[in-house]
Amino acid sequence: MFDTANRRSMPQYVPALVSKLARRLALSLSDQQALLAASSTPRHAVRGDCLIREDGETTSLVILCRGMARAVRSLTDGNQQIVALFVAGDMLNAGDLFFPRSRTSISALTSAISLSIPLEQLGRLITNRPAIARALWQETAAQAAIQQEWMVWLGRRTAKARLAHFFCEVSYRLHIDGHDARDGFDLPLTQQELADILGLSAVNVNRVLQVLRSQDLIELRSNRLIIRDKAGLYEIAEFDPRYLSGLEPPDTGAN
Amino acid sequence: MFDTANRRSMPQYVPALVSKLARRLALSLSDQQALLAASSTPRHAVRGDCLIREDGETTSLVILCRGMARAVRSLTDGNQQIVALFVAGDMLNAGDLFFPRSRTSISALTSAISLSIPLEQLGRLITNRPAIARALWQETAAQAAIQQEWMVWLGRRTAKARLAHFFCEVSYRLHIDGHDARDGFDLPLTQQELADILGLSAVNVNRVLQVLRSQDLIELRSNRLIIRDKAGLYEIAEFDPRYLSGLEPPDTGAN
DNA sequence: CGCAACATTGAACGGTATCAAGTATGGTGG
DNA sequence: CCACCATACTTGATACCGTTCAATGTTGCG
Repeated sequence: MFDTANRRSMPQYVPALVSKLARRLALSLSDQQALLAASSTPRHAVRGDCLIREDGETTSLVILCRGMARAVRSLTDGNQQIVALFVAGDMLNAGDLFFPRSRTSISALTSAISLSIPLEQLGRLITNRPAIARALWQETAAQAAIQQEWMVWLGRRTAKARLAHFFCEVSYRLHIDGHDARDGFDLPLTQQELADILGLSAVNVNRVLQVLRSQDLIELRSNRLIIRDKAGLYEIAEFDPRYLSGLEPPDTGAN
Repeated sequence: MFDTANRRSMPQYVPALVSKLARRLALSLSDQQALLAASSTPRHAVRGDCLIREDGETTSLVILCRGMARAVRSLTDGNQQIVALFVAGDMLNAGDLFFPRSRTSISALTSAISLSIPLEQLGRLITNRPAIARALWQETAAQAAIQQEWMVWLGRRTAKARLAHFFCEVSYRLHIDGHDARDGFDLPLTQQELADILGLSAVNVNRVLQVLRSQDLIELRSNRLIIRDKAGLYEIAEFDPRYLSGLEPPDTGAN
């Protein structure tokens, strides 16, 4: 689908994706090309667009090439819990492929570009290219590790520690992907959405944010976050980024 | 390692395991045998024994053949969060194989039997037998789905709903595995451990349990749970077992 | 039988939610 | 360019769910 020998011909979102597939998932050039070749036309979405519908049939693997997205579970009482945050390069539903229907609704947080790989073709790729199966498994495992960390903060941490930890995680994930987040980064989340990630109320998120600001730990306005005191924030969060090592280039692994 | 043609010669824990590998993960007889052949001598553990040490090096895949186990994350303030509960047939660290060190400590909740498959041999199996790689991936995905559900309750549900949902889940998982849980089942958890699963205090767990009992929804004494009013409990829990379909024999899947 | 772990109960406290109002902010159309 | 509107953010008051602390029962095991 793309002429990787001639980088000028590639759409702008491909480099980020290839970086992920190659560096993080250690796929060979041939495997990367096979994946891209099997994918359908890129989809452009704007904030709020639904990429995967809750209870919708699982028909393809979706890879986020640009932008951010979130997976939401809605409850009958109107509350929501955001169970995952995706950045460029993440696979939105690697683990969901074993389920006939999606258990979450996944929507774009920014304008976004995604690629879809129909299940039928993916099945062939998995059969013929073990490294691709392995990559999907690794992606599933990496996201499960993140979820475990979220469970810990949801179950046992104060509002302040949750907020701090979440900021550390996002910052670190972007750092892994090569974004230079030293001058801050875009965090396209409303306080209500932060609350839905952290299991808090929006009002309380607002108050705790003010505490973090008043202690010169962070700045956050108009969807841009700057971490002013990284060491301080790490300490409050008890942040240990080892749980994100599944996202980094492997130096050891399952085989 | 085992003569599957002659069932009399198999240790008692093998049938449950084979049922899982064959039914749930759809492994061929040959793949099952290869897995078992690669495994080390079964380990017998008693309640409290550590099966996988937090921050310990990842050296093998561990499969729980008998009993129950839990994965714990300990915090500096002494609090704990239990991030997973395992029943017979579950793989304890399928997703952790991508991490050089375990992020959780996994210990037995009952007397238990486990099999270990050294990474080196597992690597060979994965390479030569794609169905085994796929099975490990599926196991990772199934556990991730359960974790997502836990995240929802930890973030957005009341104590009563959490307890109810947890009971529904365990009951259902045992049901899938062929246990007849109609007369109740063993739930080898103290109230403190329930609290550490549900992100609550032990005192509150105690009080909410009494509410559930007083409404004739459950009975629970000396580590034995009986669900008296399944429909009522499901309703309180808003329990929808579809998220557990990854544990059931597949009628559709990734390929 | 006696000890240790577990379960239960009560009282007081506290973090977070909820409700309700008011204030910025950004985008849109006139 | 400004007025307007919708959305998001901020702030205060109050209520509640769940925690903490402390004491007392209870169970089961050696």
